[in-house]
Amino acid sequence: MVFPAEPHLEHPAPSRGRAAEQRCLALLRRVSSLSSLLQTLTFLLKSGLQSNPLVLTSFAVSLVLSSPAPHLLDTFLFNTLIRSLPPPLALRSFSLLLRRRLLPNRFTFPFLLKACASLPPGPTAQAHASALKFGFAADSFVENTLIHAYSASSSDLASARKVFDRTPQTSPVTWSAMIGACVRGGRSGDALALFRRMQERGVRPDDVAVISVLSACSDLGALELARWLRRYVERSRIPKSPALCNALIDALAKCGDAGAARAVFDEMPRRTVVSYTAVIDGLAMQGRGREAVGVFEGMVRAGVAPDDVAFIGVLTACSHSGLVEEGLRWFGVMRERFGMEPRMEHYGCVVDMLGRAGQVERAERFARAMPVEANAVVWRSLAAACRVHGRPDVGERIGRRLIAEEPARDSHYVMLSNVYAATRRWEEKGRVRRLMGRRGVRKEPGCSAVEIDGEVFEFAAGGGGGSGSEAEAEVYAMVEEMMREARREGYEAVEAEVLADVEEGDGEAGALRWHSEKIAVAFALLRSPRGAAVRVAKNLRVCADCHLAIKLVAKAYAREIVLRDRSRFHCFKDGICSCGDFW
DNA sequence: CTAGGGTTAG
Repeated sequence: MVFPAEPHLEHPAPSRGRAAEQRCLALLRRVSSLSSLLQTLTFLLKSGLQSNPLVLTSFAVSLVLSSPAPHLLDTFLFNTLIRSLPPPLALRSFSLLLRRRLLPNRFTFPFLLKACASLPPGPTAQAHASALKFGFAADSFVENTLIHAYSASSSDLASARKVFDRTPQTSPVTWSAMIGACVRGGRSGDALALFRRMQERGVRPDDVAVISVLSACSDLGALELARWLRRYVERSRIPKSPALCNALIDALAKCGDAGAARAVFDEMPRRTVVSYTAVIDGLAMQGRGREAVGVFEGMVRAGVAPDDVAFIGVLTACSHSGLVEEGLRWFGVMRERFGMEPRMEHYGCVVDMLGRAGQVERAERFARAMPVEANAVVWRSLAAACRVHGRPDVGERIGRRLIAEEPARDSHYVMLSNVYAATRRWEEKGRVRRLMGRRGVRKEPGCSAVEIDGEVFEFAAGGGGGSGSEAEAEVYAMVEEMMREARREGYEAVEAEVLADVEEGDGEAGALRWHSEKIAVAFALLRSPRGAAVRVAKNLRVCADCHLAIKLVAKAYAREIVLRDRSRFHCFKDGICSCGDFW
């Protein structure tokens, strides 16, 4: 039985890889017993194959499987292959195991499912069926991996949940698998609900469970819970692994408590590049670009080598704070001093940096001159700059091209529609919205979360007149009142924004009367103690109309209102915003 | 040889 050749094996391996290949061959030829076969294989898979793992492992496998001593091949060996090979080869190893009429054991499926998790949905369901057939589906290791695999391979939360519901639910592993599944599927609110239930059931969260809940906090801006988790970690003496600290830093910073994030950072015995990056990103979100740059410099001084992600952090920090020349300098440093080749994300940061600062032409020139072809994200960020800086001509050109290239992407239509709205070209704007409707493309709904007494409430845009509950009516009445107060402070609707939202072909009630952040703020004003700061997290970027309204609401109600949107924090106080209207 | 988690441009 010869392991089928991979198409890319046809190509000669790079010379360093080729030498390794020769060594690998020589080793395998000397193999004569099962134990030495295993030893050699493990060695090859784990260490010797770094230079070109896929080619060399495929090579090793084909050699092993065409071995003149087939009796050496047992389940243990196949498990090793399934565990160590890249996912597609792991799957093939599993089918070879079956073809050889070997029986999978209880290690086989956890390994197999882990491989399935990073592949499209099909294999996960097949592996599940197979685990059922061989009687391993109720094994807790298999269940936990199944939950993970379903959610990771296809965001199939329903299947993950089905498995979860049939488990005994007594292990924190099972719960964090399900909590993680929710977060991955964009259901962080459900993740927090699960966390509550977990505690009600008396299952003690361990370090990994805490990490998975923290990522839900990051998502929803659940500051109180993030703080509670930090205290919980101290109290229950959960080991403060670097990963746990990094998750704490990330969550506290993304929830707006830069001080606490910094404190966790300072307490760490050894800070990794990830810890620094989490702090830098947090400062960037606050518009504290200078400090973010300072932290980056401190990292380099401390001898911690920046990686590509850290550079994304420092570049976005510069971009969001209008530090154009500073940012360009770091972009140069990345290559010249650290010898790193910028990726699309880095080029994207530069385009965004120039565009935000109003240098639309320079940004476009840069985007065209990039050595890699700019992707849709880059063009969209440039189009956004065109909208803000009054270059509808360029914005329109980009928008139309993006729609032609990727007709199923909602954000392209929204972008072009907004460009038209900004220049009051309602006719064209209407055409874009109708085109979107005809093609069945739906705009990602806006959603805002607010935490009251540790409980997170989520709001969608609405109020266009549906018959809701009494509580809902109360909130909408509060929005009306809030807007009256804002008007008294000088608010006037930003027409381009309001009209940008009108949905065609959605019925008359389709016009979303209030964006979710206005509703969330009203709810928080109703439910939180007088004078307390209001914190809202939104999944999209705040629009100019809400931005203006909330500034004045903060003044009228003498409240500090902290709104985190997709790109940064806005701290509204006394009628001004910490972003200085640059965002 | 078994499971869940861990920073990433707009």
